[in-house]
Amino acid sequence: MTTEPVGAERAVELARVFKALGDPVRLRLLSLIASHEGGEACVCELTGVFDLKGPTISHHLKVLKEAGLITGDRRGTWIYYRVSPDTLRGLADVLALDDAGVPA
Amino acid sequence: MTTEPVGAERAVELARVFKALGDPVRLRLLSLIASHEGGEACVCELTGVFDLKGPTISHHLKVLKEAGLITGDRRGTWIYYRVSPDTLRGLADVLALDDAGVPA
DNA sequence: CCTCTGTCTCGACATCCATCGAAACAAGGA
DNA sequence: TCCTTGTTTCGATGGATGTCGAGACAGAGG
Repeated sequence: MTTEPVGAERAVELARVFKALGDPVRLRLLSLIASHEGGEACVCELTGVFDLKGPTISHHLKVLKEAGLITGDRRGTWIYYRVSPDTLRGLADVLALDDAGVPA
Repeated sequence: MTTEPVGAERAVELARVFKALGDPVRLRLLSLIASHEGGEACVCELTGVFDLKGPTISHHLKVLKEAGLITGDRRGTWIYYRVSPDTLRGLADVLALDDAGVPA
């Protein structure tokens, strides 16, 4: 087994997503969105949870969006965010592989 | 459903581990260790894979170790690292919960 | 048109982080 | 003991990141 399970380029992509999860606020944002009724939440419902100003929340949501972890669409005045299950599942798969050692 | 699935303190712990995974080099180190014969690898076998000096590899291994993702023990001249499956599985569980939305 | 509210962008600041060279520490062998 | 090799720690430096205030943009409703 000389081949590396996680290659250099793939590691860069994965690291970008894991880095997006590497902040307590973003982790809680993702959790709040995922658990919110209907699987989506607007920014106004997320901002009040933290002792952080609007621009900071907006920044974290942008990071999550650019990592492919959430998507947002505007409906009228409000912007609703929901999680992207595929990206999350991809990460879980990688962790499972690392856990199992050498893959099939 | 007003309770937050991932609370504030737990988010801090989880973020620390995800942050450790948020670097391409550390991701590949973890992968290399996990896939190496016997489930363990010594630093000398890891250093040559990257265009990085010894201190940098040592630093990344320290970050992984402090995150609880790997353990290292010295046997004679060499130090062997192996992955901690429990920590990895814990992360996979969290991702699965976020994916599923509201947990059971 | 104006205003109000929700959200984002921009620019700044302090802090953190990845990387390295130099030096220290650990273990084995001459 | 000294030397050599493997690994870590220390200190420094350039670049990334979290946070915020001020302002801009978008949409709804007078």
